[in-house]
Amino acid sequence: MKITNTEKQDIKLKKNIKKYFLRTQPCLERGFCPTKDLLADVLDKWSLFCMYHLGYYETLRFGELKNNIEGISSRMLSVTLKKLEAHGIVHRENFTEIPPRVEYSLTPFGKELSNKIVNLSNWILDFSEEIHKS
Amino acid sequence: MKITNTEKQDIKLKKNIKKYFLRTQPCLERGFCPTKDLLADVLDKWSLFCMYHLGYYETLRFGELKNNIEGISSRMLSVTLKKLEAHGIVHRENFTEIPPRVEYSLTPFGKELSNKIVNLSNWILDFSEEIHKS
DNA sequence: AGTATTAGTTATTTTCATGTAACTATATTA
DNA sequence: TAATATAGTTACATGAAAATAACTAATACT
Repeated sequence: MKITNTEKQDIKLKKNIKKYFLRTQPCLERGFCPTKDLLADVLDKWSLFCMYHLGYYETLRFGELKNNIEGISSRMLSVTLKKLEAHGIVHRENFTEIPPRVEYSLTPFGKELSNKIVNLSNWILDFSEEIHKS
Repeated sequence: MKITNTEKQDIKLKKNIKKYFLRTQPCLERGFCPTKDLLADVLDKWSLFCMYHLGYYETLRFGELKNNIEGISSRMLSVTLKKLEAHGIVHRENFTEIPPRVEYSLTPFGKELSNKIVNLSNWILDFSEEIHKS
């Protein structure tokens, strides 16, 4: 009776999900959903674009981000950056000059997160390209 | 002139983002946004719950999923499962019986994806718990 | 004939996220 | 004095997503 690699991976998956269930269940009972409020909240289109651009250019001003990210409005950029800052993903540095200068960059956590997510994205793209071929 | 670990990680991050930019830019020009249509589309609240429950229980019928996932409606479950099936994440098996029996499970890709995402989720939770302490 | 079971669908309403456009503050420069 | 530059904000309109609730199909059982 051998355990195959597939079975090993299934067991791993269950273990990881169980861990997640155990730690999020108390939150759910208090009306807070980490799946929605932490993960899904940060992985919307504009957040991802902001993270990728900051990851690539390291430091960008508000206007530079706005110019680089095609289609984003001042409002959505402002809303998104505030959210990312609140989640500890983006660092905001305000130079009190006139006209104003504000520089955005990723925090160490933001960098790690961005790297994980872009790797995930690339991996998904690999798969969807495979699918397209067949 | 030494290169620190942090700098190494920054370089890695840039490389990965560049790769992603290069391959998604042609899509963007054709009006298709992989960031939104592949990643963000699959990482909403109900999709994640479906993936986690299927990852944990392996095979579940429609009604079992509905009972297990608190708060989901027939409609949202139906919509979500169809989407996940279209993305190659979920496998649907229809036993043509009366009353109907339909069993859902994760595809191999769905399992790998679920594992990556739940690891990411756990990692984010670790960080946000750290934040809370300080 | 009527009820139960299962896996959905359909139509409608409500909510929320997003988009649009105009506006603000302040010093510098022409 | 008026224009310029920057980093936003505010109020409002719009659209997509999600919630709600009622309905369907097919057969076996009572």
